[in-house]
Amino acid sequence: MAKITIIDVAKHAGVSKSTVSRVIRGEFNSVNPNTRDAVLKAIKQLGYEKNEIAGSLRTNETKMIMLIIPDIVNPFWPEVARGVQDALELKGYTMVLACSDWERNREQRLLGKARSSRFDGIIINPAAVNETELERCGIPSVILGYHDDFPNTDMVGNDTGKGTDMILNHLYSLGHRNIGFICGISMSSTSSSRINGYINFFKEKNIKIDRNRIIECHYGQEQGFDAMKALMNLSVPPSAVYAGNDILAIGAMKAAKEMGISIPEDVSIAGMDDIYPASVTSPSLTTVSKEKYKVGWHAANFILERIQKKDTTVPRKMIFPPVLISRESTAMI
Amino acid sequence: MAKITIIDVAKHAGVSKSTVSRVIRGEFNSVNPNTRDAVLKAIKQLGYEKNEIAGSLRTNETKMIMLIIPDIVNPFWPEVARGVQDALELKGYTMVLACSDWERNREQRLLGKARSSRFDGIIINPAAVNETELERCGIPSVILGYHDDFPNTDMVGNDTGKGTDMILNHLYSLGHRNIGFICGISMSSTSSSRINGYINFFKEKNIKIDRNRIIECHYGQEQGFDAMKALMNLSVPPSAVYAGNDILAIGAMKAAKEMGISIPEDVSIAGMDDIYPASVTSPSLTTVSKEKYKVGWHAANFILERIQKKDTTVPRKMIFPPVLISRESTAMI
DNA sequence: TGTAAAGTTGGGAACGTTCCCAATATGGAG
DNA sequence: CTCCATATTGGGAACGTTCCCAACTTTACA
Repeated sequence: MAKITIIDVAKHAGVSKSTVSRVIRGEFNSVNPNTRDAVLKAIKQLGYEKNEIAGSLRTNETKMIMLIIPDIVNPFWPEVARGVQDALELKGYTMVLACSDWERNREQRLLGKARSSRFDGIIINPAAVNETELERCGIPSVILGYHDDFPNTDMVGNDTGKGTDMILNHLYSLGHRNIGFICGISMSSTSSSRINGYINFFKEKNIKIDRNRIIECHYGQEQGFDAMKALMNLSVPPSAVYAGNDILAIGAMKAAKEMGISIPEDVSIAGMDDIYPASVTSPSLTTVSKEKYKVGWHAANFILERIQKKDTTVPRKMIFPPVLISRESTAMI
Repeated sequence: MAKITIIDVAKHAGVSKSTVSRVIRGEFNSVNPNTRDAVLKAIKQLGYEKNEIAGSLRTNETKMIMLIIPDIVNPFWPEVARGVQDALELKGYTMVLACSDWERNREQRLLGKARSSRFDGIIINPAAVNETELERCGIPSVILGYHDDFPNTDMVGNDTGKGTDMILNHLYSLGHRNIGFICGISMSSTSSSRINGYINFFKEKNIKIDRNRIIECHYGQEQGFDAMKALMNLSVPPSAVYAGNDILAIGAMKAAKEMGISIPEDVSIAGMDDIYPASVTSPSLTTVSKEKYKVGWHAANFILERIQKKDTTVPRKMIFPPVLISRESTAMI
C-alpha cells in the first residue's frame, strides 16, 4: 500500500498542495472554511497521515526532547520521567528516554545522537558533561538537579544541601552526636558538596569530626550494606547513620538486621530522596522527600519555553525545598 | 552557524556528495581507501554531522522504536524498559517511551504518533487495542506480556498462569486451604484468566470455593489495603492471601499490621512480580519472580528481526517460566 | 466606479539525504 | 593490443513536506 501524500489529498480535493498543507498545520484563518472542509473530507476519505519526517526536514524541528538520566531502574527517576512526559505530551512533544549509567562515553554518544537526530531540546542530569560541552551541542538544555557548575543553564532540582542539613538537625535534636555518614559518590560534583555540608554542620555545633565516620561509596544497596558494617565495627560505633540516598539506607538497614542491631533502638538510620520502597521497609525509613514528578514537569516546561522564544533570557533556577519525612527508623538516643 | 551538509564536505574533500554519502553509511568496499580517508578528514575538519532526518525521509526508516507501557512509575516497568533500551542501543536504534495509563484514548493517540512519525517498530503492553487495530498500523509490533488474543503477533512475556499455580501450590503445601485472593483487574483480558486459574486450582483439589474470598480491585497499594481488611473481616478469615501483584500484597501487609495481625504467624501473604520493594519489606514478601529485563531485551530483538527480514514468518512466542521466591511472609499454618 | 487592503490560492524552490544509473578508470585474460 | 569484468566516481532525481512569492478574488471605503 503506497503511502498517501499531501499531493494525493490535493488532487482528490481539487486544490493545491499548499492549501492542504495549510489545513494540516491548522492555519485556519488563511484558508476558506469551505475548502478547508473539502480538504478535511479528502483527508478522511483517503486515510491520509502526515509524514512528520518530511515536515521536520523542512521546518528543522522534530518536536522531540531527549531526557538523559543515569538509570531508569533507580526508583528515583521514573517519576521524574513521568513528569517530563506528561508536560511534553500536552504540547505535542515526544520524549526520548536514555540512560547514561554515569558513563562519560555513553553520555557523549547520547548527546551526539540528540544532535544528529535534530532533537529540539535536552533535559539532562549530567554525569560527566560540563556546561561548555553542553552549550556546544547547540540544543536548548535544562539541567536536572542542583549543580553549581552550570551557571548559565536552566535548572530544576531539589536542594540536597538543605536536605542534608534537615536530616542532621533531626538526628541532632534526637540527641545524636556521633553520626555516621554513608556518602554516595558519583562522577558529578555533588559528592564533595555533600561532604562539606556534613562537615560544616558539625563545625557549627563545635563537634569534632572523626573522618572514619564518613564512608564514600557508589550508590547501591550492597555498598550501603558494606558501609554500614564498617561503621558499626568502629571502636566507637555511631548512634545514628545518615545515608546519602534511600538505596544506601536500605542496604544499611539490612546490614544492621544481619548484625542483630535493632533499628531504631540501637541505631537510627536516615536516608534521602523518599523513593517508594522507603515507605514499605520495616521499620519505615526516615528520609527527606524530594520533588520528582514536579521536577520533571517543570524541566519540560522550561525547555519548551526556551524552544519557543530563543531570546537568551537569564537562566532560571527552580530549586525545591526538601521536606523531612520522619518515620520509624530514627529515635531518641 | 549554518549547518554543514554533505555537500560542503564533498566540496572540501574534492569529491561528489555521492561519495561522501557512501563513506557516511559505511559502504567501505565501494570507495577507494584514499578518498575515504580524505572524506573522513574533511568531515572532521568541518565538524560535519549527519542529518538523520533527511536520511530518514529518503530511506523511510527512522531507527526509532516506540515502547508503550501502562506506567513507567509502576516498579515493574523500568527494568523492562531498560532491557529494551540496551538491546536497541546496541543496534543503533533509539527508544521512545510512552505510557498509556491503561486508557484507550491515550493508547490510540500513541499509535497514531508512531505512524505519523514513521517509527520502525512498536513494542507494546496492550491496554485496549486489539490485534486487528494493531496490524492496521502497518508497523512491525511485539506484544509484551501473555495475551491470548494476539495469536499472529510476536510476543514476549511471563507465564502468569503458571505463576499463580506455583503460589497456590506453595501455600497449599504449607497447609493452607482457606486462601484469599486479591485479584487485580485491568482493561485487558488477564483478570478473568487469573480468576480461572484460582478456581481451577481448588477444583482440582476438590475444595469448595467461597466467592467472598475473591476480591477484585485495581492494582494499587490502597486497593490492596482495603481488600485485605475486607478479607480479614470475613466470618472465617483466610489463613493465607494471594495478591495479584506485589503492590497489592504490600498494601495487604500494611492492613494486617494495622489490624494487629502478624505475618506470617496469623496470616501468610504472597504476591506476584517480585518488584524491588518486595525484597525490602519486613517480613520480606514471598512472591513469584518474573523476567523483566530479559523480556524487554528479547522483545527488542524480536522487533529488530522483524524489521530486517520482512517475510511474515510464523509469529514467535517467548514465554518465560516464573520462579517462586519464598521469603518470610509465608509459613506453615 | 476606482483603488487599496485583505482574503485566498497556486506553483516552484528549498530542506539534506539516499538511490539509481551512467561514466570513467583499472586490471586481467586472450 | 583488445575486450570484458570490476572498481570507483559523479550527477540528477527522488523522498514529502513547508516556505516564499506572485496572482487572483473579494471587500471596504472614498
